[in-house]
Amino acid sequence: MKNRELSNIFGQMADLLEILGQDHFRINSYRRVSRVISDLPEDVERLWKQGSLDTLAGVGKNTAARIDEYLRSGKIGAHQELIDQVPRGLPELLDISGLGPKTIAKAWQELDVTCIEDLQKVIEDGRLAGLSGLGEKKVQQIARGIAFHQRAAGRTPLGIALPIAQKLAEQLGEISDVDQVRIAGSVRRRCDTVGDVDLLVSGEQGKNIIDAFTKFDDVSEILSAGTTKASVLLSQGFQVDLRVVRKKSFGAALCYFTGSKAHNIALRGMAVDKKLKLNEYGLFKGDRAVAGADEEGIYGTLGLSYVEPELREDRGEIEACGDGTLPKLLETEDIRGDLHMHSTASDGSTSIEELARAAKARGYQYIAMTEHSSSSAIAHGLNAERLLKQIEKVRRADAKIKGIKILASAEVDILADGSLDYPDKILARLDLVTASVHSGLASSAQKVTERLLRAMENPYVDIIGHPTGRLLGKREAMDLDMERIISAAAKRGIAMELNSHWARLDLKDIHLRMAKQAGVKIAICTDAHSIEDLDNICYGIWTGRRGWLEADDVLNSKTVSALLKWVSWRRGRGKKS
DNA sequence: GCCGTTTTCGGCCCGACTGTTTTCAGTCG
Repeated sequence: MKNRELSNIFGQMADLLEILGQDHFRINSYRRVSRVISDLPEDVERLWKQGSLDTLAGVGKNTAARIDEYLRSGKIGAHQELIDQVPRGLPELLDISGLGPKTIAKAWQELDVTCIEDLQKVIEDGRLAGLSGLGEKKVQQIARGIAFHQRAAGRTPLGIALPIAQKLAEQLGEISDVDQVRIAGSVRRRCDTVGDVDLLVSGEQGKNIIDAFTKFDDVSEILSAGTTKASVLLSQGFQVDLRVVRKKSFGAALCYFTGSKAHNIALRGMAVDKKLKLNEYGLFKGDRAVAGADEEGIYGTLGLSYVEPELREDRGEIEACGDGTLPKLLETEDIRGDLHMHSTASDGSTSIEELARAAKARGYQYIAMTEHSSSSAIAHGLNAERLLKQIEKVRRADAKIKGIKILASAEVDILADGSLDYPDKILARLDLVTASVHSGLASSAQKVTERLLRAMENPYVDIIGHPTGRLLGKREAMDLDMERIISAAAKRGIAMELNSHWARLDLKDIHLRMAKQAGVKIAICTDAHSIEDLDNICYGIWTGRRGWLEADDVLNSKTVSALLKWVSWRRGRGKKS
C-alpha cells in the first residue's frame, strides 16, 4: 500500500512550498491531499487502477497526474524539483514552536541557516536577533522551541494525556470564576495520540481564570497568557492550551476547539453556503447569533445531526449526516465480555478467579482466559501439557463462580512460517482461539502478510490478536497488506482484535473502518495482565467509535450463547473452505 | 491546487497573542 508514502510526499511538498513562500491556498490544498490519502481506508493504488482518483475530495487534475506519475515511476518530478531548491535540513525547522516559514526563509536567505545546528549557532552569536522583525524575546522563544523539539519524542499517547487533562479540568472547576469546564481538542476526539491538551471553560472573568490556571503546580513554563487564552508547558513535557469564553458561546467554542481542523473547515463551508458565519463565539446571521450556547444548536442550525466527537475528522461524517448514514456508535454498555486476558499461569499478576470476579463486577457476562503459548517463553507461555491442565483449571473456576461464564481460550503464537504453536487437536479443546504474532515484527511487508494469511487458514483461529503489533511511540506497526488480511478474514469469518491497551490500540481507527466495511467482526479486548488493566476497555471503545463501529460490528457485544454459536458457525465454515 | 444551481475565474475559515512595531506581521490552533 503506497498511501503512507504518497501522503508523506504531499505533506513534504507543502512544507517546501511554505518555506519558498508560495501561495498558502495552494499549500493548504497539498496538506489536504496529504491528509485525505493518509485517512483513506483503502489502497490508493486500487483507485488509480480504476481511474477514480478524482473521486477523492481535494484531488483534482494536477494531483491525480502526480499520483499517477508516482505509481508509474516511483517518484514525482515536481517533488524532486522542490527538494533541490531547499536545503535538506530546513523543513524540520517547521516543527519548532514559535518558528514559522517566514522566519525560516529569512534565516536561510540572510544568514545561510540550513539546519537546526546552524540555527543554534546564529542564536548564540546574536545574528538571529539582528534580523529585521526579530528581537531578543523572539529569539529566546525560538531557543525554547528548539529545546522542546529536541526532548519531545512527538505525540503523547491518549492513555497518558487523558488522566492529566482530567486532573487539570477538575482543578479548573474549583476556580470560583469558572462556570463550565470541558476537555476539547484531540483528547476529546479520543485520538490514539495527542500533540497537546486543549481545555475550555466558560466564565466572565477571563483574566482571573487565566491567572489561576498559570499558577497550577504542574505548569513549568508559561508560553503565552492573555485575557481569554493561555498556553503553558507542563512538567510532564507537553503543552496545554486554555480558552475562556462566555456562557452563550460555550457550545460554539467547544465545537471549534474540539476540531478537527478539517471538520471545522467543512462546517464553516456549510455555514457560508447558508449565508451564515461560524466562529468560536457562535453561529451568526449578520451580527445576530442564531446558535452558540451548545453544540447541538450549532449542528442543528446547520441542518446536520449531532456528530459525536470521535467522528469529527472530515472522513465522510458530514456527508453521512445528509444521507442519514451516520452510525449509531458503540456504547460502553454494549460490551458483554472480554476475550483476552492473562492470569498468573503465564505473565499476568492475578488469578483466574480474581479476574472473573472483577469482570463480573464490571457487568460482564463472560471472559476468555488467554494464556501465552510455549514460544512466548519470556511470558511463561504454556506448552500443550500445561495448557490442558489450565483448561481444567478454567472449568473448575467456571463451575465455582456463578453469574459469569469463563471460557477456556489461549493467545497462541503465530510462528515464523505462519503455523500455530499448538497442534490442531489441542486447539480443538479450546472454546475460542486468538492467534497473535509476537516476534519478527520487523520483517518485510510481504513476509509478515503471508505469515498472517497462512495462520488464518487454520480452521481453529477465531481471532487475530493485536494484528499490526504496534506500540505507540515505541514500535512501528507491521507494514501489513491490510486489504488482503481483511479480505481473508471476511472470507473465513475470522474476527480481528482491537487491543484496548492505550499503548497498542491495534487495529487503529481507519483499519477498523475497513474491517467493518468488509463485514469483519471486531473483538474489543483488554489483554489484561491485572485487574486494573480491565479498565483499559474504554480506550478500545473510543477507538472503535473512531472506526465508526456499531454494537453489531463487535464480537463481544454478543451474548455468551450467540458468541459460542458464532464460533461453531465459523469453524464449520473454515473447515469447508 | 481545488472548486462551482450566485462562479471555468476568483474565491478559498477565523480570531488571539506576542513582539517589534508605531499600525502590523508572524505564528498558532
